[in-house]
Amino acid sequence: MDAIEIAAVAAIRRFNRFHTRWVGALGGNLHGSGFALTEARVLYELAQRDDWQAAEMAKALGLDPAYLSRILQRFAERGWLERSRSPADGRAWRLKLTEAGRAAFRPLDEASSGQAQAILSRLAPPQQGRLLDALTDAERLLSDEGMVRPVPIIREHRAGDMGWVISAHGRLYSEEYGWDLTFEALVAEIAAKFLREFKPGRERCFIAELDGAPAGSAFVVQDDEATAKLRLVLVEKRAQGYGLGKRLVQEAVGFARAAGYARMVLWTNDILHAARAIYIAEGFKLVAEERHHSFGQDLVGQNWELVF
Amino acid sequence: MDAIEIAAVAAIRRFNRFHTRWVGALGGNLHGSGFALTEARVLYELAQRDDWQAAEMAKALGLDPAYLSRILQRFAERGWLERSRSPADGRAWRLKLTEAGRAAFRPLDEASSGQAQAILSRLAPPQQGRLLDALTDAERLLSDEGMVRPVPIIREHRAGDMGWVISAHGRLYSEEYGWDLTFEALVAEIAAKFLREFKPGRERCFIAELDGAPAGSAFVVQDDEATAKLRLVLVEKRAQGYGLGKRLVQEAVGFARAAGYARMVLWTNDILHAARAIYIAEGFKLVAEERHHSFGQDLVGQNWELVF
DNA sequence: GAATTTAGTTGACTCAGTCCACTAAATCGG
DNA sequence: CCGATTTAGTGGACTGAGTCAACTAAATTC
Repeated sequence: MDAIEIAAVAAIRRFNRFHTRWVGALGGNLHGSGFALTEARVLYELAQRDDWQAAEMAKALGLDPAYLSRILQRFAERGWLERSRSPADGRAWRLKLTEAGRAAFRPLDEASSGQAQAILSRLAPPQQGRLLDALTDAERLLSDEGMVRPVPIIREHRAGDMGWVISAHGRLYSEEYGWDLTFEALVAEIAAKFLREFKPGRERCFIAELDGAPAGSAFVVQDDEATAKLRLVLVEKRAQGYGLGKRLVQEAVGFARAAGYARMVLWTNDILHAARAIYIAEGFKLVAEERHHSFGQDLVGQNWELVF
Repeated sequence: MDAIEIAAVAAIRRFNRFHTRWVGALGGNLHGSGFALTEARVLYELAQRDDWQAAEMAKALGLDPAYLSRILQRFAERGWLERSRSPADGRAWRLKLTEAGRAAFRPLDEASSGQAQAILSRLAPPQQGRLLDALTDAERLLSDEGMVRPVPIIREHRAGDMGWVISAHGRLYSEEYGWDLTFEALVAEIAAKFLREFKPGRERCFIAELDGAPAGSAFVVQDDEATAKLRLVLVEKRAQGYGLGKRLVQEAVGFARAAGYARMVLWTNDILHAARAIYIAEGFKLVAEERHHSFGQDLVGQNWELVF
């Protein structure tokens, strides 16, 4: 088990303890409404849908069917619940709250809302937003949906993207290879030039997005009439393992070919092994290498070419 | 109640329902260990510290003292617990798990860890990291600590910051004022030039950080020997209300003054009302205005000056 | 069309959790 | 320093949440 996993296990357990205590503090006699927690949950679910069926609900809430049956009976006796035989299944009931049932639910609902609002009222709006995000994320990741890998999308650039490209390059190359800030400056110049002299049919920026945030980039720019240049190919660490590098390069090559270029070139450095493999797979050939000192490092630059 | 608050209230309630069901699914007979949830919680707490006192623990876990007393008795009968009179208080016991108690706790502890690991094992490492963050955030925000406003810090730039500055400008001005991408290009050029021609004692970039992420910027650059220029002053929406704009400008002015400049100038647009107030407060005077068409908009540029 | 499964119910039970009253030590207030 | 009040812990008595097994009746399977 690595460090993050240990930390995450601890976080899950700590959070469970925290939340158990927290819910417990809200009280068995929920919000002073005279409802037990389970009764309240059942009533809540009944209020959400008009065609519940007992077995289904028992499964959804993880309740004993016998126990649920008695709760529903109690509700029915109080006139809160209308039980009609299900037309599709003669054994099952269709459960529907009556108007009286809704009236009984309302104070509970409001107390619960009030409870949540009380917590929120202590928070400034941006923190409220973060709480919203945190809870949504936590729920998604703890439940089975967390398993679903987010689907990355590739799109063209829009406002804020160039800055992100620059920042991502600056961070990644500084952390991984110790390149200094002149590299970020170079990327900023390339990006600025791209925006300034953008040739719609001949140039394109591909931004990969994962979980709604930029996670990768690739640029096609015009080198000369017959030559396209591939630049600024990058995939953030958090987005690795999705084959995004390959997809971005394929998109870029595909665009360049469709735009009528006779060949595509790119400049990179020999230390970028993962990228190298992608270029080879797409048919690029190494045409030249030269040593240079840039960004505070001794590097070996490489020129690659792909003839269509 | 505004939109975010409504969404957050819903998220809290939904999460509570989710987590209740989720914990319920782990079972009253916790992890098949023969422990009830509360017993397990008590045992867990006992395992964490060697000097618990019953009343204190009852308060911490929100338990009825009588109930807790009986649980502790049961543990003591099984030889899990050593109860000695507290030296400081003749009424109280000092509670300490025996070796047998620890042995009884171990399988429970492992089951709980295993439970958490089972959840994590379905997630890819980056998602595990996000879960960790989400749970930590959620706990902090739901508990009282959430009330503590994060303290913004102001620091100099480092790798990735210029890109962030560009991105933040691009996003903000596009969203708020509809400026096109040529503005982001301009910012990128300014930022690139700053990095390229950085004059340490004479120029500085101030980055405001909130909650560990960049949230604002201000730059001092050399215009000529006697003139400093204030550029790229921005505070993200999420960081508004902390007085960061004012602090950034003050830092910048203070630096320029200390660096020996005779005056400071800045260029801005008349639509930026909030910024205007800050400049006035710091002593800047409007010296010129001119209409111009830039970034796809008709604008009125303003030159401000502060003579030291 | 018999065998099996599923929806819902009932009876019997257990034990988690609550409430009250009490003892004994500690603390407070004058 | 002493009576009044508070606090730590406990036992008795109770409630009711939740469980388990057995059953009926409808639906599904083979």
